[in-house]
Amino acid sequence: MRLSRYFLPTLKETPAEAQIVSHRLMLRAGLIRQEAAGIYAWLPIGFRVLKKIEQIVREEMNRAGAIEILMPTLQPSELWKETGRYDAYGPEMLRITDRHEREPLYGPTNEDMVTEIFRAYVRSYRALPLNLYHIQWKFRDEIRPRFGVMRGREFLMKDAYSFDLDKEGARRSYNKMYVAYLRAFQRMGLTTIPMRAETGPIGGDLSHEFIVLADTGESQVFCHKDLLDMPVPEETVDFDSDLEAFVQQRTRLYAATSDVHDAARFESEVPEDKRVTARGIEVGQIFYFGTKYSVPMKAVVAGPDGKEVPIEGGSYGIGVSRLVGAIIEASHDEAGIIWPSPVAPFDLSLINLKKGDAKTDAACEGLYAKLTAARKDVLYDDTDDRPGAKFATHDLIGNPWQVIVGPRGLEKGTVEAKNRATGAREELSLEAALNRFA
RNA sequence: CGGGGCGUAGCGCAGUCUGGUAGCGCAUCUGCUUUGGGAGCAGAGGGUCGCGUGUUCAAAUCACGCCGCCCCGACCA
Repeated sequence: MRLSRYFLPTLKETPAEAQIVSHRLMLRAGLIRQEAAGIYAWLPIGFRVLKKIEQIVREEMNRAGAIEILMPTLQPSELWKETGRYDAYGPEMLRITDRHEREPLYGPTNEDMVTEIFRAYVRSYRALPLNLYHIQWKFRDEIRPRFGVMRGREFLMKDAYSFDLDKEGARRSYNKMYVAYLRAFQRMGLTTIPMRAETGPIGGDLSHEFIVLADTGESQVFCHKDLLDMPVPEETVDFDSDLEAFVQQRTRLYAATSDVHDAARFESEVPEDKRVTARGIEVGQIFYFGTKYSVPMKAVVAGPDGKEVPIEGGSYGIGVSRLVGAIIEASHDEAGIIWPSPVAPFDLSLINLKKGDAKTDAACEGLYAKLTAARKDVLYDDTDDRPGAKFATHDLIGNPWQVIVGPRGLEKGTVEAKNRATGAREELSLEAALNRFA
């Protein structure tokens, strides 16, 4: 992408409304524009990051055996009346009246609808286990949206729903999601710690929140230090194997958010030098909720003995749009965002320091053509800006690498590669640069 | 929803108390110079001062109503 033809509205000054660093950087780097309280338009590079996160989530869900569908944003209120949640959910749920005086709602979550889909088609235990997920915009009319996309009213969420014949099966489904979540977050460059959590309005009796540690986190968290460096299963992990031992190994260690924190237990279970007290951002939550929806909605299957039983369910959410903010909270510096490569808007910034200089232009065009041909996402800064302005812009938007091309280096036949995260610079020949990045 | 604050050019703000030609910096556009860490000079464009009603010869400024946004709290992916 040539920057001169792109749409990258960056701001030199910080908008007054942004209080936390990720919100400030998202506005300054031109990722989002607020359209109303808690409602944002995604601008080109913000949209790219959002899609990359979404794709990682999708790949890891698929790997774990979940199946993608897409349910609508608007839902008929009848479904919610069946489960009693139409009244239970309260004013957080956006209720709408259509031209026929019907009262659909903008979905804050999809348990009711997915259960309706399930019961319409599945009659036998032989179809189980089943895990259906989708990645769709949700709306929750928060009393006070804040922190940009971290706490918006409209947000993109991956939500998965598992269906099993019995508790043991539900537990296996839960464990798959537990592992898939660790993998997905790790691929985004995040260390997350699953923490025992309250089950909230969705209900159930087994739940973990996945927390990213960040100084600016919204909640106080407590955990065992060893959880910070525990390995995450490799890509080759067999999701059909018994994951219980792995999950046990992690859940045995104390980890809790302030809602459910038990100071006495924390102190008795965790040696003093292993106690971590920190701030964290919740980026995902998994629940086992049993028959909470299957009983009222009559989602039943015939078991091996021919008797109908309500399915055992769980639901599993990941805040996809929130993750954009969470990743920035966890990875930035004074100059701007530092994207982990897998979610960066571009693989690298190619910076032409002297647009109009024949040799510099030629070197840049050559690199751009070859890198693009090698299917790299390159943001080629071919604007007329001065070098200082370009450095500031590319540090701000945070692509992992900057390949800096100017007359000074080209005299010696070199270009410079700057690592955004470490600031380390290397002089490379044009050929070496190609080998490195193509 | 309770408490507090703010709406003036794309962004950041002054002007409001004490009514009288709507300003500054950044950004944008043009020209010249400049060119390895957010350049300089000269010029230009851009505003129903959030909306409405009222008071007044006259309202960004005063009064009332409404809307929007931000912060603290309770609530939440």
